[in-house]
Amino acid sequence: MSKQKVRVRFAPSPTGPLHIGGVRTALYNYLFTKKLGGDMLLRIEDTDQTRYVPGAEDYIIESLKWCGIAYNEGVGVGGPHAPYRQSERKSIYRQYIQHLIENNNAYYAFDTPQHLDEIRKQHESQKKTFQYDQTNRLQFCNSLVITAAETKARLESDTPYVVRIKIPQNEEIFVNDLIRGQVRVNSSQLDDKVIFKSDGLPTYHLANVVDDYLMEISHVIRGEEWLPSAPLHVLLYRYLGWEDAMPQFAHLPLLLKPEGNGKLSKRDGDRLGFPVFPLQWTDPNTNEISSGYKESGYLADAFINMLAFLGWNPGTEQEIFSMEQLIEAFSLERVGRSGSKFDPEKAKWFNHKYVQQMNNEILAQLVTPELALKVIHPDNRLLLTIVGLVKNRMTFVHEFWNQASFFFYAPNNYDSKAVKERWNAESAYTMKTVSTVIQTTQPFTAQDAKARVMHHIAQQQLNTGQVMNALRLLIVGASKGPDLFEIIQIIGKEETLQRIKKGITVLG
RNA sequence: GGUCCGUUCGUCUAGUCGGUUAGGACGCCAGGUUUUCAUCCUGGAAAUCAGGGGUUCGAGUCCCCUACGGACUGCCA
Repeated sequence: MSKQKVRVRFAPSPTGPLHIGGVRTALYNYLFTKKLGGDMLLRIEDTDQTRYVPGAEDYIIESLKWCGIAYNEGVGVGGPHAPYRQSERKSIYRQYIQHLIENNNAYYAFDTPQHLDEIRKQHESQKKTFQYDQTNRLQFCNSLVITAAETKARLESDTPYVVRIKIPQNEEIFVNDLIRGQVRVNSSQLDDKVIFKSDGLPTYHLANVVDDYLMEISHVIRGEEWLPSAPLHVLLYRYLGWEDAMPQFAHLPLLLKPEGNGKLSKRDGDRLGFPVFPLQWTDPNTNEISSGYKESGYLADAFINMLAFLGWNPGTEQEIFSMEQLIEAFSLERVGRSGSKFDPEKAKWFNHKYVQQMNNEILAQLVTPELALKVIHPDNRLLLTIVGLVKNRMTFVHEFWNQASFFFYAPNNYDSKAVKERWNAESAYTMKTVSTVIQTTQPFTAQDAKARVMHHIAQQQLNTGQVMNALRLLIVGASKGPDLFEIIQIIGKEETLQRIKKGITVLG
């Protein structure tokens, strides 16, 4: 191992929002490099102008920011290897293409897309797959076939062309993958991939290799979908004379759909019943909205924690990890090799855990905007108390109102199931007597009220459960909520008496 | 079809050098705690380690084959 500084990159293509698989790739890159004290850069791979989606780049940046994945170089922050947008690096790639051609490792090809399409269709109809490769490259229109003069003439007359890599015959190519070990492929299986398009931009393969080299990337950590083209990349490093500086590869297992099979994709949107994007996304063409984890109520830390465990584990039984702890514990050796199906239930559990461990001050702050919308501006100490009382019933912050509305408003209706189970013929009378007891409670605290009511129950030989359940029904409107006397203390004596009175009237 | 990658409870996974009652978590079920709901606690069901062959005294762990799944197979990334 060289002493080269660890440098990784996250290199998405701005063709839409980043889905959770992409976020996980970014996360693993981040954890890996931070653990080793390295850098991480964000490079935007926008060499396909036809698939460019406005807003996607900003979305990617915003998502990483929300997740706390702080890259220290690249689009948005700049750095010594700028520009970091491949479309802005157009002029850089030319010389490398030239180098490949001059060394007979690449060639000009003038075949029209239409022609190739036709051939592809023909093969398809015969249930074969067409591949432009060493077996047939001499049957096409390229600089290996036509004369140098003819090639020159075509280039000078602006005839559209692409550049293809000239894959060697029968060579064993080895890819050393940090997760999968050594992968061996015979070059005869590979096709002469287009590395430079007729629009003047390189394709992913070339741009990726050139930029990774120029940006001094030490480790390429990317999705498994790139494994099949990794041998091609190895070849490019070799032909460009960069084999010694070739980064180490790690191909991450894919994130699969929870139902059935197949890899999770952007297209899945909300179809699966859970968000596949970190942030909400509005399609600029259709205006279709896809939900995001953030907007669905997930805490960034919980989201990250959950994502980290999809394909990686620390080898201990600890499951709750802060970003700092993840960095400390992370290693590529502990990343699994098989794809994982995403489990929305487990995601909820993580969020629940994070809500539970969140301190009341922060939770109170998070809940304040929603209350403000309802024109409720509780005293801070009071809100802190309420938050503390209902916290363990919440998986999401937005569930607060559902769990705590009765602290602010008397119930408008009574849960029918609760009425059926908790209210009977004697309830009205019993509640009247309880009301009297509460009326005379002084001072009015949870403890005093409880003592008085319990004393009353004992004295009258009433059933504690029945009394308490009926009383809760009148105060809360349902069979839920924290300690009833805590609620009573918070809403106060007058409000308590009114709710009892109203409840008796309504329920009879 | 071809190439490559993968396969331990329903799901996420532990299992790194072959000897475990195959462990944990989510979810599920039951019991306990509580005046309710939730939390929490305890317990339970749940993997013949994809299947079949080897190697070995002994294999989830090593080897081979098969099956199944996935990715890739574009002038997309």
